Amino acid sequence: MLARFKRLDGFDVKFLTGTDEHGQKVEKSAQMAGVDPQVFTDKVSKNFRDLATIMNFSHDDFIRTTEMRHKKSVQDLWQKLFNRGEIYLDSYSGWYAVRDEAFYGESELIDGPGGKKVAPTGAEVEWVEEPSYFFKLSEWGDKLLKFYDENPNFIAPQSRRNEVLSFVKGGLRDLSISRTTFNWGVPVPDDDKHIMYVWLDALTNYITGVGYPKINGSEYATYWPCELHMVGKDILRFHAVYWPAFLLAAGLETPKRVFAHGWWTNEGEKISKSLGNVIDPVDLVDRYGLDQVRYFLLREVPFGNDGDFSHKAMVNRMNGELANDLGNLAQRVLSMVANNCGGLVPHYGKFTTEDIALLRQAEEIIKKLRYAFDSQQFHEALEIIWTVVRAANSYVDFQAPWNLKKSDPSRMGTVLYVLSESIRRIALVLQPFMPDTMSLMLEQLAVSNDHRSFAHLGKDFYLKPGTVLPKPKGLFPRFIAD
RNA sequence: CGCGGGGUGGAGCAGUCCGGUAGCUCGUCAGGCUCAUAACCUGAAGGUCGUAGGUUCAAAUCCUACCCCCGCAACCA
Repeated sequence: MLARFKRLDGFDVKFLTGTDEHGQKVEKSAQMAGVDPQVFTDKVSKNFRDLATIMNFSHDDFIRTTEMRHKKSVQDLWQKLFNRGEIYLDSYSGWYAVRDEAFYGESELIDGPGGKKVAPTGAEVEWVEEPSYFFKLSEWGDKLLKFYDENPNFIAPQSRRNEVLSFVKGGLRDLSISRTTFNWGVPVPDDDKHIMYVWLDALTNYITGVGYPKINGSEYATYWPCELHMVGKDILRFHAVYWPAFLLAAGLETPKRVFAHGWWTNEGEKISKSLGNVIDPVDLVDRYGLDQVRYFLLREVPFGNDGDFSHKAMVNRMNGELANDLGNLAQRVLSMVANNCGGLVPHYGKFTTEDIALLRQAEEIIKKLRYAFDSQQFHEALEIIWTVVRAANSYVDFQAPWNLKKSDPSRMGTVLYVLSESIRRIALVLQPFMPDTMSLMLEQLAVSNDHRSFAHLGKDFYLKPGTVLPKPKGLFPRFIAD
């Protein structure tokens, strides 16, 4: 959606998404499913690719961390870090609970039966040691703090930034970045007993996606450093701490910004497999419609916060805002045009103050929208657009074109022109959110495909009176309870 | 005393930095309109802004204490 907005606004955009497929968890899951990890991840990854298609994402590339291009990229990065002395071999030790397959810190352990230390889960722990390569993260704490200070917008939202800062200020230890206990991962160069820690592997995808290790003459030169990483709040630390540290250590540029988005609950409850309340986006789309779902997800919640999905909230948005406010606005205006203006874009006379006010409002929102998008305030962007939708509805009633039909037909034409043109502008800026439906809306205004960027908001591209319009159809049906 | 965010009409939020008539959406109620998807428009009711103190001519906004909710808390990704 953001990628679409930027493209429409004239930017050269590369939108990369993909699947992180290595790690012990994946190996285990594959084992449990009784299949080879590659077969397993092929399937999982395909689900995500299908989902991206179903949700109508506009990604330019989909990367899988099991691809050869990525393996080469990660190994190159490793080598670079190694050559620069950022990686050393030591041994990793800690309290390991076999039952939980997890390490615990000394402070996490609790007193078990007989005064024995056990894991918080109650599992027995044992002290284990294995060889491991380490990344000298401890040396990057101050440099990271300086980096955050010099790049105050690097982490968003603010509250997340505070969390990260306090985490880094608490001091960083060297990071274990290889494992020998399983082998589903990228082998460490020149030491294939080790595979790389998943996160070093996974994070590198961003530069693999732009052609790394080829730096000159590849997309890397064009698209790196990237403008934005959009990640879940649960993985912010990896993106805001480890990743810039790796990059700085390798002498590469860091991304410009990392935004951590929130999570959804379902009807007020945390979503989990054990509760069995996982929402399948495909079901949502089937039930409510694709653009309706896309709209809801970005409208319901201040972007970045956690949000609650509920059937009631979904239907309220869909009926109240899409069907009643926007859909009905287009429908009432376009049917009046169809019925009273011979199905042509109406001719207009002199504009009144009210006409100019509405037109100007519909044109000037683009400035506010740019700001909202650049700061990832997508809900705010929709709010801004809806103020125009509401103003347009209010204008319809105030102008009462159905009365003008008899009293002043030429004035009616002007009013309907002002409305049609306003709708055109609304539809243009809504394209990123609801590409399919807005395409239909623009078709109804006979706006051709190559006249739909934000450059076409300007006066050279206003609707031309006399243009033949297709017969209007409702675009946002109300959701009727079943 | 670990760090941080938050508690505003029935619901969800804005306003708090830079004190000065408490705003928006939904819901409720009343009226209007009849072009339109029983949609739209206008207006009204409804809040002692978590609690208790303090500063000030004036506090949702500043200060102090307390209560409650949530996130983070080092290698688990």
